Amino acid sequence: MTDTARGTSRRYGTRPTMKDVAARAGVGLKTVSRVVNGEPGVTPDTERRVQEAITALGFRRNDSARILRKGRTASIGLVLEDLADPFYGPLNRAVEEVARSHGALLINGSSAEDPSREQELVLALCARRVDGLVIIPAADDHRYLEPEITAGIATVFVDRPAGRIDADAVLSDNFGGARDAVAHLIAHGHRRIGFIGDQPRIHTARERLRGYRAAMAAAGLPIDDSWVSLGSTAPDRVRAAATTMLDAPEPVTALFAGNNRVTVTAVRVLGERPRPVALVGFDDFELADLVRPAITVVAQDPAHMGRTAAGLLFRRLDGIEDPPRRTEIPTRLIARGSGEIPPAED
Amino acid sequence: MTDTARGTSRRYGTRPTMKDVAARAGVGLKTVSRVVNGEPGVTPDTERRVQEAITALGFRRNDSARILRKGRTASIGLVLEDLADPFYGPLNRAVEEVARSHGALLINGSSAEDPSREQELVLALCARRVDGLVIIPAADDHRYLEPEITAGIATVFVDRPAGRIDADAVLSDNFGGARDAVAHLIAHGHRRIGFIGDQPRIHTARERLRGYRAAMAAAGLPIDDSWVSLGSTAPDRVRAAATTMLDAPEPVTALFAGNNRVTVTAVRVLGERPRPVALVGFDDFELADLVRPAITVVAQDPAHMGRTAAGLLFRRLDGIEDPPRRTEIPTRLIARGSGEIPPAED
DNA sequence: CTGAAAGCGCTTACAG
DNA sequence: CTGAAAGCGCTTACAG
Repeated sequence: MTDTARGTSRRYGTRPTMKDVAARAGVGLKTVSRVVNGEPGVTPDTERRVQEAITALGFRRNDSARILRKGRTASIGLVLEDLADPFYGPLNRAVEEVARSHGALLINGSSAEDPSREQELVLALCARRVDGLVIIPAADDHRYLEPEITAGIATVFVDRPAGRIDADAVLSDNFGGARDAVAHLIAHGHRRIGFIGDQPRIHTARERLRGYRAAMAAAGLPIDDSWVSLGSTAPDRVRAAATTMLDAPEPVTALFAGNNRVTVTAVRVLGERPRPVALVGFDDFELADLVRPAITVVAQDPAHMGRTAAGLLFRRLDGIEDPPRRTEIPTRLIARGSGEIPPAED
Repeated sequence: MTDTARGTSRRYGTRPTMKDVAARAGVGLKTVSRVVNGEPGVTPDTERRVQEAITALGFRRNDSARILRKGRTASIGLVLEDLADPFYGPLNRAVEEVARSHGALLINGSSAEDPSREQELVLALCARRVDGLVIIPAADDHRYLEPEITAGIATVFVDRPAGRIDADAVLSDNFGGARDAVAHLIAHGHRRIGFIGDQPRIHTARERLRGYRAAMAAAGLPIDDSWVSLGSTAPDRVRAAATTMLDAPEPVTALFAGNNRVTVTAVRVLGERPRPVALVGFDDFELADLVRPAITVVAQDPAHMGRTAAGLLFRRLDGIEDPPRRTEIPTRLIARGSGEIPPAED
């Protein structure tokens, strides 16, 4: 295995092919293919000669060629919003584990919450002929995918449903979770509760708002328009929204934060204020129990969502043909302290 | 665009090819190729006919075939330890951004810190003929990659160097950062400082231990063997190690945590103890400033590491041929409170 | 047990 | 401006 030995058999930048292996071993192309793929019907002696040629030449099968011929690429695409968002980490890993267990590679990309970037990325994955797609959608119109789905690319949406097409979706119980969170605050004596959520064009934001409204209505509580603020989750925007609600003549005594990024900023804002304010966040996060007070949350189960979505995708690839289904993953309220703070005296 | 209209032109599961488009448009294959790839030399009228056929048939170029012919796949592989580890999120995103800016897709996989799984994954990516690889290595022997690198697959290691081969690497200043952390504790009066780190076979763990020793030596302080504990970062192991050091007859008065997972467990353990213990952690994390006391850390810059590594990879792909280099990214000590706690009175 | 021929869907190199 | 032929590196279908 000296450099010279390698140098004689291969130029930099070119790779040996099965044809080269066949020539060196003195056999036909098909015999090499059999050995490389572990197919039966090769005598031990022939196999050994082929293996020797493979090692000597440093041959590695070119899967691009194999894929072209076989039709299936043994790869799936995962499109999410942001590879760096901790919420998607466990989901990403779960999808990868399922892919791996099916012998498939995972092509990953993020949409940055931009519908046109989502479409560009998804269509690039389709051009690569991934076998299937797991999509956390940014767009609200997925009709551009119809020809691809018709052509056989399996597609499962996660976290948010597809827009304007009928497709499999794996969602959290956003409505029920939000309702539970707000009911929890009401049970602890709050009547003026603020909701700071994500942009209203995002399905989860709308569902969580619906849950907030349902809980308030169930308790016979009115909602002042100034208690609801949907928009960007950028810290400045969230900070401004929280401050407005807390500095009003009749301030809210509790906040319901619509997702993990809102919660983190809310924790910072509340930490700077003299009077304690109750807080329940949607989404759990790693150090929620270490902050004082510890943060009460409605936890989703992103790993469960990822496993479910990828599992469904591979069942579709195995040919299951029943109509698209919507699966809902339950959420769980975890009381840790911040959600049990009583309303401040007026 | 009714179902019937689509149904007549395409069966489920088969896709139109350039040949189909050519036939329908009444032109040659090469003309379709020109239109699809935006090459010049097609009259507007011909182009229109081809575009119509493309739309009518729902044609999308099969990049598998293109890749086979062109040689380059316009994709790179990223192998990391765990897709769900928040430390790798920003690195992952940075690599994706660079890939995207070069028109390449990102194939992602995790090694689970298992050398044989790393090798299996890397070689699968090589079989796919990714143009290049960014690897956070789990293995300590990468000679298995030599034939692939010789054959032209560019490879850059991040966070940890390659083992037994000469390859590009982008690393944090682990030694200097650890030295700074421990010197900081010494400057605040500590003489008995514990170090809880990752498994000693991991390069970063060894380098950080070296920094710890250097800082102690520079201050003329002895190190008791019982103050150093390298091993798994599982919470149970870290908890046991910390408890042993803190319950010793001459307990440590400060802890230096060797990475983000160790730090998080250390925070939990210290929060349960009566007397305050100083803590500095290697790696920053999102809520480090919200815990009380806020956590002093040596921050790495994983986004910078990812950008640097991917940038170098694409320069290699552009043909830069200088010898492999090792780039070191500086760390930064961020004092927030936990590292400035004085030693407890004996 | 073994291998020659055809073909996957494109691009390349070339000719008109 | 346009297109027929060859070929990328495999697998498939078939024959011996």
